[in-house]
Amino acid sequence: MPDTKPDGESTGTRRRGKQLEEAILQAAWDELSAAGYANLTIEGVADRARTSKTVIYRRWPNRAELVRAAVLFRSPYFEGEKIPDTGELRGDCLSLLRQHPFKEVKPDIVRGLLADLDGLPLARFINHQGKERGFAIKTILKRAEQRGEIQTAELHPRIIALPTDLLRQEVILTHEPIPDETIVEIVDVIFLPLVYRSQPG
Amino acid sequence: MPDTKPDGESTGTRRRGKQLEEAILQAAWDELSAAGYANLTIEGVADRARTSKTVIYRRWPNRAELVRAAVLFRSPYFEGEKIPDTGELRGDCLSLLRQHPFKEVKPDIVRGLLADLDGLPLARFINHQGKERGFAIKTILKRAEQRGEIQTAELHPRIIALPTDLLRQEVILTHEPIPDETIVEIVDVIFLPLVYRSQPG
DNA sequence: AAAAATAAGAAACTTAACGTATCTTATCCG
DNA sequence: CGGATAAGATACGTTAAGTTTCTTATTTTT
Repeated sequence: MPDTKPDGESTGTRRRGKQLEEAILQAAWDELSAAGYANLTIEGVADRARTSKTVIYRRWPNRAELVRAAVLFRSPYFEGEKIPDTGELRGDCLSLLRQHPFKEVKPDIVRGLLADLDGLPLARFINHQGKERGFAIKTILKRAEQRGEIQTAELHPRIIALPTDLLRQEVILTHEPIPDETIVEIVDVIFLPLVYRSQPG
Repeated sequence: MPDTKPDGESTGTRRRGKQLEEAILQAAWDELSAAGYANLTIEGVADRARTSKTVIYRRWPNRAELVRAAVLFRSPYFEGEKIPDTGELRGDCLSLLRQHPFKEVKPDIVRGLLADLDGLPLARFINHQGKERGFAIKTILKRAEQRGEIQTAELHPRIIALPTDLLRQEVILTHEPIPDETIVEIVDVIFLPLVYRSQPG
């Protein structure tokens, strides 16, 4: 008789399907933290997940795709994020940028994926991130509109995307943690002036 | 008697020093065009330059550094660029961004270097590029000031850097050639509004 | 409950490139 | 001309990618 619990958690020694898959993704994520993107190997992940290379290659064609899957599986900023509500637009902007996602998904991972992913998967990956952040910024703007801080929250998509874009760029181009000053500049020198300038009247 | 011409071009079979070095860099550049960053190998470059691996490793510690050297050696946008002068600020901006450097230095090279270069060389590399472009933009702005189009060309460095940053980002994140529409948007939606907004009075 | 289908896991193998070490020999310089 | 320097060839040792093959556990079907 196969030793199976009602919820699908098998006690047997061989995991399968979703259960095995998640174990691998978790292992890949752990390996990323431990070794970094450059030193992550498929065999390393296999060992950590106590399975074998073959099993991984049956699911993902290469390292980049495995890492991408692992990031989407684990990364907190794809879980939806708390949108700040400090009572004023500037505070909300600063707060949002300060909880940027690259504390979890380290720069070397981003750079690695950028180099190794093919065009289409990369575009989807970036797009996903952009949309979530875009939503947060729109929400912030709408609240500012309701408070009367600004007249309209209807801005050009490129302006909406700007804070995220600039922050991402900073992460990609430097190997240093982002100084808070940079975040303040993005908000005060670039973003808010554009928001105010875009107001009617 | 060694067979040497007055200009240092030796007819002998063994090149040395600068002459050999440049042959290697040229070979690396050609290999980049032919094979792309991902498929460039040290041996491939050595073959192309009709020398051997050892010689290359004596000069550069790894692929990334070799490529970096090759790009600096060959890339036109480090040779100083013609700064456009169309008679109006907007035209100059568009023209400048349209002759962006990534037609020669292909995106895959940028992404590769981003992933493989260490922090310091990377920072220098990026910085170099940013400064050249920054200079061009400042020149354009000064001319606009002289024409009376704007009152002051003194802008926050982050605004000066913005067009370059946004264009670079576009190149890095997508695998497609940049549509002209994007360039127009960067100028009309982001940069010029900030320039005008920054005027006194 | 047995048989058939499916997928996990182990191991061996091919290939490719890295980076190094060794040695010979051409070229340069005093 | 004779010693110093660096080029070039060759051969290693290593690492990881990705594939292939085979065995065996587990699930599904009848």
